[in-house]
Amino acid sequence: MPVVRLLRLRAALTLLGEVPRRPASRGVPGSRRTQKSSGARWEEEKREDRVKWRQLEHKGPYFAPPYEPLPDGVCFFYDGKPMRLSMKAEEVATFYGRMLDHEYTTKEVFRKNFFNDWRKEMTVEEREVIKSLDKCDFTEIHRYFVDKAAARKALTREEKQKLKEEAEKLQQEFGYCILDGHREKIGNFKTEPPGLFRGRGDHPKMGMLKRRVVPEDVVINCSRDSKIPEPPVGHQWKEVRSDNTVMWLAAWTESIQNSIKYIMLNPCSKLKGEKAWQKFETARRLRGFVDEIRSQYRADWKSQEMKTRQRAVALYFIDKLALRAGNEKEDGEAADTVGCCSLRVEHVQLHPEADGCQHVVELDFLGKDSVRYYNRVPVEKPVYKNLQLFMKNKAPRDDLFDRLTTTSLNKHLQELMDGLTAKVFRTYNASITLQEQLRALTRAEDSIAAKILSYNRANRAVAILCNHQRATSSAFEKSMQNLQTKIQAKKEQVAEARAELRKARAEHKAQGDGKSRSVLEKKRRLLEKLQEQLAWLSVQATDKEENKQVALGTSKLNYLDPRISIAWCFRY
DNA sequence: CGACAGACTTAGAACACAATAT
DNA sequence: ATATTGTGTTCTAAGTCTGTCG
Repeated sequence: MPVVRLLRLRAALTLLGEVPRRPASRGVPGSRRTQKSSGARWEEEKREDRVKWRQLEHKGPYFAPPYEPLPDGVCFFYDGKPMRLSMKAEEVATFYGRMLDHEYTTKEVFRKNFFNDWRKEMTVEEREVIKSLDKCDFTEIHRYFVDKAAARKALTREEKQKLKEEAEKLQQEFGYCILDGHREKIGNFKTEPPGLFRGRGDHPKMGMLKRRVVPEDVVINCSRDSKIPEPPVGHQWKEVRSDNTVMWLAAWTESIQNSIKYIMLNPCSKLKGEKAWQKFETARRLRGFVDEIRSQYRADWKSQEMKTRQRAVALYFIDKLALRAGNEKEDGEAADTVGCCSLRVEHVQLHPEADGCQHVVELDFLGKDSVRYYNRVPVEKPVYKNLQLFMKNKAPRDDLFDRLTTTSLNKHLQELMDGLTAKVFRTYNASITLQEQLRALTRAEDSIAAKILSYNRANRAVAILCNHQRATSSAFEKSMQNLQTKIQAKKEQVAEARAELRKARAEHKAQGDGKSRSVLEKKRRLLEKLQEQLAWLSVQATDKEENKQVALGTSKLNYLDPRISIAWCFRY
C-alpha cells in the first residue's frame, strides 16, 4: 500500500524531470577543461587544488571512557546458575545485554556472530562452560542498563545542567582545531566506542564485536610545527604525519570491514562548506550541458556497440530516476544492495502495457542502506527494446549491464563535462525539482503557513525522487492505530446513522406528516456530517502515512542548493 | 585494465530536546 | 503537569569516486 502511494507521487515527479530547462548555453568558457591542453599551468593548478591547509593543530581524538565493571548485585546467569565473568567477557556481555529489547538480538546471524566473537574474549575456563547462547541469561544486565537510563532521565534540573556543562567543556577542549589560523569546529571528535556491529539490512557481519579504539590504532595528522597532540598517559600514537592534501585530523582502521574511519571537520567549517559549494556549482554547470547530454544518450541507444547502449540506458535511468551509480560490492562482506550499474536481471520486469501506458519498466531492488526502491515507470520505446535485449538469455542473478562499470561510466561523463560524475545528476535533478516545485506551488498571496507548506511539499517531492525513506517508528504505529480506531468508530456511527435514516424514511412514508419529515431531514444532515468527518479522518491518515515514510532531512542537507531556498525566501 | 586502498559524501537510526496537546 | 508528537543533533554505516599498483 505505501509503495503504491509513493508510486503515485513519483509518477507526477517523473514528468517534472522531463521539463526542459533553460536553453542550452555553449560550454562554459574558461572552464578547466579548456585549460587542460595548456599543460603545465593546469597541472600546477591541480596540485595547488589538492592542498587543503597550511596549518592544522588539534588535541587529537577524545577516547571512549574505559569499561566500568558491573556492580556486585548485577549478575550474568548461565544455564540458570550465576556466573562471574572476567572483565573482558563481561564487557562484551554488556554490549549484548543492553540490546536485549532490540530486534537485532532475535536475528540468527546477529546472535551467531556475537557468540562467536564473544567466545574469543573469554578465558579458557569461561569458554569451557559457555557453549550455547540459548543458555545465557542477560536479563539482570539488561535491567541494570534500563534502570541506569531511567535514573539519568530522572535527574534534577541542576544535575542535568551540570552534565551539560561537562559536555560543553569537553566540546571546547577537543571539539575544535586551528586550521590556517581559524578556530574550526570538528564534526566527530570522539573515537567510536566498542560495541556490537549494527549493519543495515541483511548484513552478514551484524553482531560482530567492534573493537575498542586505542591510541596505538590512531594516526594523527597535523602540521609539523604545530603543538602535537598528547596521547593519553601511558600510550602512544600509531603515527604522526603531516599530510596537507587531506582534510582529516586523525584516522584509525575499524575492525569489522577493515576500513578507515576519520576525524574530520564539521560541515559548517570553511573547508567543508567550500566543497559543498563546489558540488552545487558543478550541478549548476550541468544545467548548460544537460540537453546535449540527453540527446547524446538518446542517440547512443541505437549504437552498434553493446557497451555504449548499456551506458546510454543506464545514464537514462540515472538522469530520469535519480538512481545512484551502483559500484560493485564484494559479496559476503555487506548486505546485498545495488545501484544503477549493478542492477541485476531479477530487479527488472518489463510490461508491454501497464497502468494504461506502454513500455512500462518495473524496478524493485534494495538500494543504499537496504532501502527498497520500487517504481513502475513508462520509458521511451528504444529503452524498453534495449532492456529486452540486455535481459535476453540471462539468469535472474546476472548483471543487467554486464558491459558497464561505474568507472567507465564516469570516465565517459568526465569527457562530456569537466567534473561530471553520476552523482551530479542526483544533485542537479534534486535541486531543479525543488526549484520547479516551489515555482508551481507558491502563491504570493498565501499565508506564511501556506507558504511553508508549499516549501515542505516541494522538499517532499525531492525526497520522493531520491527515495529517501525512514522506518516508521513504533510510536508512529501506535498513533496511527489511534487514528484507525477513531476511523473505525466513525464508520460505525455512519452505519448507525444510515440505518436510522432508513427507518425515518419508512416512518415518513407511512405517516406523511410534518413531524416525521423534520426527523427525516435531521437524520439526513447527521449522516452527511458524519460522512464528512470520516472523510477528513481518512485524509489525515493518508497524509500521515505518506509523510511518515518520507525523510526530508537528507535532501535538505545534501541535495538542495541553498541558494534556491534563499532566493525563494527573499521572494516570498 | 582491474583490484584495492583511501578519502570523502550521503544515509537512516537513535537519541535529546522542544513544542504542543491533553 | 504530563503525555505525545515534532524537530534537530549525533552517530556511524554505506555509499561514491579517485589514485595507485601490478
